[in-house]
Amino acid sequence: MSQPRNREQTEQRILAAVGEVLAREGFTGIGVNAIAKQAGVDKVLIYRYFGGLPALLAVWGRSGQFWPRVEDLIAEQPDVLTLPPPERLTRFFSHFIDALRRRPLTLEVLAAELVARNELTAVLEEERERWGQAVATLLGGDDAALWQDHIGATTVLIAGVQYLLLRARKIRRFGAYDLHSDASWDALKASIAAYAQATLVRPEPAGHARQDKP
Amino acid sequence: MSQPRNREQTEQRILAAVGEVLAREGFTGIGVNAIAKQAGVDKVLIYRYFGGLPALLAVWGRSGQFWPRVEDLIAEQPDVLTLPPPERLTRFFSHFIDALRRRPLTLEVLAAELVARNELTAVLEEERERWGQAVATLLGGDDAALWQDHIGATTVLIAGVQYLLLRARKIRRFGAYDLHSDASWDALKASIAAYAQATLVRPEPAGHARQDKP
DNA sequence: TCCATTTGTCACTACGCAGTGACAGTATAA
DNA sequence: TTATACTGTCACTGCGTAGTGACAAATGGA
Repeated sequence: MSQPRNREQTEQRILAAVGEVLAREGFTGIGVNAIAKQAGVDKVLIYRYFGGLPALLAVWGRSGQFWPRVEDLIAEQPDVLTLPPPERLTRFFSHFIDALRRRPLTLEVLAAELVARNELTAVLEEERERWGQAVATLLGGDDAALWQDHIGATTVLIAGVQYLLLRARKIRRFGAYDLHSDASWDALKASIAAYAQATLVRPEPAGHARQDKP
Repeated sequence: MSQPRNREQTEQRILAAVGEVLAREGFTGIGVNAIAKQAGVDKVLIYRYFGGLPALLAVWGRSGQFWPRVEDLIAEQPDVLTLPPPERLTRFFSHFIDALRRRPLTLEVLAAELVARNELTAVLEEERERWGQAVATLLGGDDAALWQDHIGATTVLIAGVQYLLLRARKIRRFGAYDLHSDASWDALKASIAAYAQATLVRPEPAGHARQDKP
C-alpha cells in the first residue's frame, strides 16, 4: 500500500493528478485533498514538495500546453501566408474553433479565469499574451496596415468564439444556434468567412485598387 | 435584537441579501450562512420560507431584472427602427456595451453560468432566450432577409462583447486592448461600426457596395 | 380566556476542507 | 556501523459549510 520511495516519480504523480481531477470534476473540485487522493499519495507531500496548492497549480500550468500553438492552427497549410487575407482569416478561425473544441481542459481553465484569479490563471495569462502577438503577426502577414483596420472586429470575433465554446459546455443554446451541433459551428464558420470576404479587402474598388495577390 | 414578527418583510430582507452578498463576495461566496447573516436573520428561515438555497435563488432570479431590457438599449432613440441597418446595429452595440458595463451583478451571474448550472442560471436562461428573440426582431426590422445573411457574424460579435466584459473583471488585457480603459471600448465600438458599414447593406445591382472576388 | 399556529432564536450534528505535528521506514554519507 | 537526512503515513486541529430539532415568544381565532 505504501508508495515506492521516489520523490521524482511522486511529484509526477501529483502533477498528473491535477489534470485528472480538473478533467473529472472541473475547477471547483480542485483541492489538496482531491489531488492527493487521485494521485494515491498523502496530501502533506503537496505542501512539502510544491509548497501548497497555488504553487502546485503554477508548476502544472507551466508544464502542460493546453493552449493550441499558433503553428498547429495552420500546420496543414504551411503556405497559409501566401493566401489572400480573407482566406487566411477564414482558415485561422476554422482551425481555431476545431482546436478548442478538442480541448475540454483548456475550456475548463478558460472558464475558471472568468471567476477567480489564482497562480494558474496568472501563468496562463502570460502564455496567451504571447499567443496573441503570434496571431497578429500571422494574420497581418505582408499587409499589416490592412490588418490594422480590422483588428478590432477580429478581436471581438476571437473573443466571441471563445465565449460560445465556453457556453456550449453548460448551456446548449445561444440565440439561433445549437452549440452542441456541428452544423451550427459550420454555419458560424461560414458567417465569419463571409465577413472576411466582405471586409478584408482594400477599400477603393475603383482607381488605384490594390490587389491582394503577391 | 430579535426581528419583528413579519414574514413578508423577512422574506424581502432575505431576497435583498442575495443580491448584496452576490455583489460583495461574488457567486462563490453565496451560501445560506452568508445570506442569513447579511439579512440579519436566522438561516433556518431560508429553508422554512423558500425551501433551500436553490429555490431561493430561483425566486431572486425571477424578481430582479439584471439583464438590460431591449427597449432600454434603444430608448434614447425611439425612431431607431427608421435608421438604416448599419446605424441601427452600431447603436445597438454601443448601448449594449454601456448597459452591461453598468451592471456588475449581471456580469457576475453571466460568469457563474459558465462554471456551474443551478436554479438561478436556469431561470436566467429562459429570460435571455426571449431577449435574443427581441433583439433579432429589432435588428432585422423591416428587412429580415438582409439580417438573415449577417446573423452569424453578429451573434459572434454579441458573444464577443459579453466575453470581453467578463474578462475585464479579472484580467485587464486582451490582445491589443486594455479592457479597463474607455478608449479601448470606444475603439471596439468604432470597429463594429466599420464592420456594419462594410457589410450590412443591400447588394446593389450595379453598385460598388460589395466587392467581387478576384 | 384558552389553545393552536406562526415567527424567530439557539444549539447541535455531520461533513469536507486546509494545514500541521509526530512518527516509522529507508537511503546515504561519515 | 552509526548518525543524519529524506520519503511517506497517520492522526489531529481548526474552520466553514449545510441542514435539523427543540424551544420561546407572539399572534390570532374560538
